[in-house]
Amino acid sequence: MKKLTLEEVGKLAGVSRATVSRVVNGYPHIRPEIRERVQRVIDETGYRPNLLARSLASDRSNIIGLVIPSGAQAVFTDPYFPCLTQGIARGVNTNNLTLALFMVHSEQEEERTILSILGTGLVDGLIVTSDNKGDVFIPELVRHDMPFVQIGRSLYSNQVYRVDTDNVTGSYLATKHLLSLGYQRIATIATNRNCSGDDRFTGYTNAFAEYGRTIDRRLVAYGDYGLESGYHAMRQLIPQRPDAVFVTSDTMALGALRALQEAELRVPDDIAIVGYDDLPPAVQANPQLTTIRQPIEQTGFLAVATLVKILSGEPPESHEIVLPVELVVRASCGAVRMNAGVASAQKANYQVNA
Amino acid sequence: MKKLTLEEVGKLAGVSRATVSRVVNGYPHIRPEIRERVQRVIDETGYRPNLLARSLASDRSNIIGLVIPSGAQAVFTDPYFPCLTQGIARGVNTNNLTLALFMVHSEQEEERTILSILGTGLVDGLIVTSDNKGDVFIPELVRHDMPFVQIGRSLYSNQVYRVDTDNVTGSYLATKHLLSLGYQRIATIATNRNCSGDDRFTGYTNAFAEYGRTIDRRLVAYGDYGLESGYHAMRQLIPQRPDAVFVTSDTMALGALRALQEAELRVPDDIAIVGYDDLPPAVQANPQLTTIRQPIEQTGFLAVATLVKILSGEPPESHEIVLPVELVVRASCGAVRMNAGVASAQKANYQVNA
DNA sequence: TTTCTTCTTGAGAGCGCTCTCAAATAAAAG
DNA sequence: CTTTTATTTGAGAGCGCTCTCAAGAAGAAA
Repeated sequence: MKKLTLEEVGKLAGVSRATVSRVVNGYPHIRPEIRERVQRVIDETGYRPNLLARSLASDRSNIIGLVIPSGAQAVFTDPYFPCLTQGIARGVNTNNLTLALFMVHSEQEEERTILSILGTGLVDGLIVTSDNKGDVFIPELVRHDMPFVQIGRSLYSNQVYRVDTDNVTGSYLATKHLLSLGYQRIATIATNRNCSGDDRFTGYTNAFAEYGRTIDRRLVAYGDYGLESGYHAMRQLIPQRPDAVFVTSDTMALGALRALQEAELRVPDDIAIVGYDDLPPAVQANPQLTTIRQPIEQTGFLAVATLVKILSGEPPESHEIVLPVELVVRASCGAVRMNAGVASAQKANYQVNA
Repeated sequence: MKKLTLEEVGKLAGVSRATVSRVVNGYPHIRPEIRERVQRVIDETGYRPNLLARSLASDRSNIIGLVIPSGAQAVFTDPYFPCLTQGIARGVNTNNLTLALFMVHSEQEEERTILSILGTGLVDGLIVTSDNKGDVFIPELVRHDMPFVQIGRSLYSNQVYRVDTDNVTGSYLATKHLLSLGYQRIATIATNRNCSGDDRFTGYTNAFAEYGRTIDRRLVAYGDYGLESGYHAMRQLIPQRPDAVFVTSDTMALGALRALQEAELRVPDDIAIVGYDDLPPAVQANPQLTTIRQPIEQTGFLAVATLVKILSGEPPESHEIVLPVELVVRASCGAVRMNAGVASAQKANYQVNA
C-alpha cells in the first residue's frame, strides 16, 4: 500500500493531475464519462490526497486548535472539559475539520505553545477556553490576527467572538430559588480569579437586590472550582451559621457537602445547598444537588460553528452567543423532600440526627 | 505582521534560503558570524517556519493522533480519559509534537475518521485507546502500516506495541484483600465487552483459585463501566446476599453504592465494597472507596514515549509495557473502621440502621 | 462553411520548506 | 607555492497539491 499521488492516479486514468484534482474536489465541468473513469481508479487504488500538500497549496489547513491553558487544573476532577471537548469534537467532525489539542501545563509551556501555534500555518483558527482574568493569551492572538473564538466571558468583549452560558442569570436563578424558599442566611462559595466567577457572583447579588436585601460579606467564601476548595470554603462558612449556601460549581458543592457531613449538619434540613453545572457529580451527590444546568456540550459545538463562519469570511453579526441556563430542582435545596428511592435513602441517612 | 519565508529572511541577512534553514534547525558547519547575523534577523522579524511546508518537504508532520472510539461514551462521566489525555499531552509537549484529537461518536464517523487519518500524511503515528474487543480499527492500521501504540490490552498482542496497567494483578489484589478479610460471599461487578474487563475478571478468579475456592456464577454481574450500569448490576446482586463486592470501576462502584443505600444496606458493615481506578469518585464516595490505583497519567506519557521511539526507527525491545498497580485501603472494605473526620461522619450516617 | 460561445482539459507556476550536490573558500599538507 | 582535504555556502530539484490561464473540442449562430 504505497502512497499514490494525484499525478499517478492521473496517469492510470489517462488524464492530467488537474483533472483528478477536480474530481477529488467535486468540481463541475467534467465530462461524466471522464469523472467516472477517474473515480473508478480512485476507488480501486484507494487513493487519498495528501492533506499536508493540499494545505500548503491552498493556504488552509482545516485544522483548528483547542487551547486549554495551564490555569485549568480542574481538567482532572471536573467533567466540564470532557463535556466541552465532546461538543467541540462533534462540531469539528460535522465540519470536516481536524482538531489539534493544546494542553498547557506550565507558564513556559504556554509561551512555547503560543509560538508553535502562531505564524506556523498549522491551524486555521483557535478555540480558547481561558476563563482566567489575567490571561495574556488573547492580546497575543489578536496581534497575530489569528482567528479565534473564546469560550466563556472575556475581558476583551466586543472585540472578540465568544460563546458563553448565561452565568449571571444562572446564579440569579439559583439564589432567587433559595430566597423564595425563605432562607435567611444564604451564603455563597464563589471564585474570584475567573470571569465566570465574577458573573456568578453578580447573579447572586442581583437576586439579593431584587429582594431588597443586601449581602453579608461574612457569608461569602472563595474557592477555585476544585473539590478541595469547596471543602475548605464550607468549613470557613460554617461558623457563620448560614441556613443555605449557593456553591458556584457542583464539584465544589461535593467538597462542601463533605464539610457539612463532618460537622454533622443535615442537608437540606439544617442547611440547603444549590450547586452549579449539573454535571454527573450533581447526581452522584447525596443528597442529589439542586443545581443550574448549562448546555456545555452545545457551547463547544457552537464555538466551532462560529469559528467556521469567521474562517469562511462571513463572520456572525453578533460578537457573542450567550446560551440560556435552567434551574434543576433536586433534593439538596429542601424544596422537594420526597423523591423516589433516593430521597428515602436520604431520609434513612439523616434521621439519625433528627 | 505578514508572513515571512525562509527566502525573505535570507535576503534580509544576505544569505541563501538554505543557510537560514540551517540555522533554524541548528545544523553545524556554519560560520558563527553568519549564524549570529541570521539569528538576529530571525529574532527581529519574529520569523516562524511554516510547519505545513516543512512537513511536506520532510515527510514528517510531527503530529500524532489520539483516537477515542465511539465505544467510549464513558468520556462524560469517567475522569479516566481526561487523566489519560493529560499524560499524553505532557508527552506530546516534551517531545515537541502536536496532538490531534479524533473523537468518534458513531460508526459512520469512525469510518470517515479512519479514512481521513490513513494515507493522508497528516499524522506520523497514532495512540489508540480502544479497549473494545470487537474493534476493527487495529487491523486497518496495520494494513496501512500506520505506526501506533495501543493503550490497554489488545487482541493482537505481540504484533502491536501497547502500554497497559496490570489489570490482572490489580483485581487479584482487590479480591485477595476481600478474601483475606474473611468475607465469604464475594461478588463482582465485571464488564464483558472489553479487554480490561476480561483481565480484571481473571484477577478475580485467580485470587479465588489461590484460596482454593471456586467462584459462584450467581455472584457475578456485568456493567459497562458507567454509573448507571453499576447501579443495576448491584440491584441484581443484592438478592444473592453477597457480603462483599469487587466492582471493577470506581464509577460503577458509585452506582452500586446508591443501590446499596436504597436497599438500606450499610457499607462496610452489611457489605464491603472495593472499587477500581482510584479516580476522584473514589474519594467523593461515601464511604470512601478502597480501590486499586493505576498510573493512568503515566500510561499516557509512556504511550507517547513509545510511539516516539517507534517513529525514530528504533522501536523498543518489548512490545508491551505493563505498569504496576496498588491497593489503596480506605473505609469501604471494612478493614479500617475509623479514619479521621470522614469516618466519623460515616458513623453518623450509618448508625441509624445499626 | 465560418465565426463566436461555451464547455472541458492540460500545462505550468507556485505554496515554503528540506536536502543533495557541487562550487567556493579556507586550512592543512607536501 | 602547489596540491589535498576539510569547511562553509548556494543552486536547484523536489514534496503533492491548488489554481490560473490558455488551448482544444464541441455546439450554436450567422
